[in-house]
Amino acid sequence: MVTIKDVARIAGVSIATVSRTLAEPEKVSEKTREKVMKAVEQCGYVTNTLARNFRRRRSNTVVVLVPDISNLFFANIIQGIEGVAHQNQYRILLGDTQQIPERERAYADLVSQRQADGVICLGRNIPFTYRKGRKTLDPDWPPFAMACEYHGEIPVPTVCIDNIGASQEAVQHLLDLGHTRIAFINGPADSPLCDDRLQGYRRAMKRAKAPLNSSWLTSGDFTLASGYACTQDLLALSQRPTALFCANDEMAIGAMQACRDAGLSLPGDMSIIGFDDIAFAAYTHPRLSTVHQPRNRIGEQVMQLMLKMLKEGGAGETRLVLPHELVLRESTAPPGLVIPGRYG
Amino acid sequence: MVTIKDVARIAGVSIATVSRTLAEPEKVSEKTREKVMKAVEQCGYVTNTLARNFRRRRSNTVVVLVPDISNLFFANIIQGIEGVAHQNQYRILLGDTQQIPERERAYADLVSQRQADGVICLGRNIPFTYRKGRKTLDPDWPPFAMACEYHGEIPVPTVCIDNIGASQEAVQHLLDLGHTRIAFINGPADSPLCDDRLQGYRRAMKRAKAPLNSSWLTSGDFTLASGYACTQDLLALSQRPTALFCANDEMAIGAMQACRDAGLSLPGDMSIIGFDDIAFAAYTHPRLSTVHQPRNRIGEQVMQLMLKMLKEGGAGETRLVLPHELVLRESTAPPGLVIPGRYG
DNA sequence: CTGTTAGCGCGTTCAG
DNA sequence: CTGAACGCGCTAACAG
Repeated sequence: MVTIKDVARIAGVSIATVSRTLAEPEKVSEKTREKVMKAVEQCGYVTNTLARNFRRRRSNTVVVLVPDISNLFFANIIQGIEGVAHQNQYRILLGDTQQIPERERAYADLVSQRQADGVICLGRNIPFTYRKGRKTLDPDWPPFAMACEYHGEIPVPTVCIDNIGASQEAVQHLLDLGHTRIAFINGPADSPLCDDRLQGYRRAMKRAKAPLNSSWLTSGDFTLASGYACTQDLLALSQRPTALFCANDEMAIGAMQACRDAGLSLPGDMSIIGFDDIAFAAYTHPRLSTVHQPRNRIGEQVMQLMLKMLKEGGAGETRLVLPHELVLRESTAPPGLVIPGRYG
Repeated sequence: MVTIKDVARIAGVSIATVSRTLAEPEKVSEKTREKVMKAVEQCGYVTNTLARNFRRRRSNTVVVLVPDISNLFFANIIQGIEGVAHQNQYRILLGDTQQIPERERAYADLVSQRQADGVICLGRNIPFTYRKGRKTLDPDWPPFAMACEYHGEIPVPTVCIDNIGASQEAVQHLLDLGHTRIAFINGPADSPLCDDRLQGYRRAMKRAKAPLNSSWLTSGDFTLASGYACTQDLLALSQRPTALFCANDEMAIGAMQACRDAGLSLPGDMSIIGFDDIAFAAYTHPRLSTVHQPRNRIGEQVMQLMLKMLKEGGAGETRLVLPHELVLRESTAPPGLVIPGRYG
């Protein structure tokens, strides 16, 4: 292996000069710079970043904890994170946690082991221990930020959208179309984000004086299959809903399939609205109305937040709320509407 | 920061003993082991893996180059890779290259910088320089493996499926149903994998003595939108095909939408078959027939391959071909078939 | 502007 | 079985 010493020898300078030339070329005379660069090329020297990181006591790496990378929603967020990271000479260590605490911990521990400088968490579990009831950020934690999800008690720096508002708008849209029997397929109950979406649903329903029927509240796990299963349950109800709000697009697409399999026509017999606006939403039949989230920007912003924390040391207390947008396509219509010859 | 020195001081032993206790506990007397472990807990010592890696001259990290992480197909492969990596104390550095050579190089360079020990490439571009016409693996390359894609000339260790065979089977299925006017929406032309799929298509058509019409050969970029656009072109042809084979499911789903928008009924007016069997394929309308690839296993196997190369040093020459499977759902039917009242 | 020196935290000899 | 000592490759002080 060719090291900085070899370069120094060949160029006839000290290793410190080589180091400087590479890190801060402007602080070196043009003549020596040329000598050094020539020597570098001649022997094919490449900086041993591992050694540099060790010396500088940081890794220029950020761990990203993803609950499930096969969920499309996260992919775009990761893309945003990765883009900003790359621009700033940071690397992304990917942790697909599958919500398994052992894995969450294992990845978070990489920071104490100096393999990473900070942790970005896309799921809802905080991978560090904290005293129940604690209301402030633990100063012992490494730079830490969340995206999409947030923590109920601790002011973790977070980038997200206004889930209550977005959810309320989605339901309001169904109400505006004339629906009152509106069911909600939410995500896992232990998620603050889902709490908020539920709250938005409740607000809209209450404000419209629409009936709140507890059997219309179901929850899946954000997968296609769970959307399908929940919808089957809803369709078996004697008081069948006429509209369906799903906490993500996957479940909405699962719901569409369940409706079709039950012989319902869409959107005539059932209006469905999703959440996220993944690419597939514009390619369903009928095209899925949904709430758009700026996924790339969420990722970019949370990485920017992380960079700021890394640079300035210590945790910020930002809570960045990015704008969402109701995207109306074809899957929502007034109740009982029949579009002749259009949708099966 | 608490280092191994602190532990040694507290336990009243030398740092060498602490190091040994942590790495090879069986080589230390039980008494000292207890002393050391107690000291470790007492002061909350965590091994500085960065320092260890530096010393051991390896990072226990593998770079994974992904052309586009927002393509669902890759997500499952990454999951497979990550699972095996995690089990073996390896980390995954994620490189979303977007096929940009600069990024591919930047990530591959992490190996020469000792930030990573090997590179797994899911795309088709090799991120190292090689002499055109070279037929052997360059001994200067770091441990390197590909999944899904492969290289035409150089025997890079690869895990994939039999794309020629799989493609041929898919087309054969359409032929068996009675189709002869079968169009093909392929992926990018410069991809060996797509070459193979085209070859499979050609073989099946030739064997069946079906007409090969060059205007039925189109290529997209694996996105929903490109599937849609290609299909629009195909539908505008005077010699319109009755069946469509798409090189991935996304394009097939785009194709379905284009057909519906053109007023065709599915599968009556157009049979469509995809490739990959992503989760959404079972939730389209009609459900998409496709070729299943064992994505998780591909990822697992390629990581196993990488581990083997890392352990034994030097590159293997394995080419692992995993089994695929034709999955027949609802999107393929005999030409002109009308299923009354079923599909819009 | 450049060179000398002193480590970063750990693993690994080699004596004892 | 244990400890002293060295050095991995690099950067950061400081002195010149």
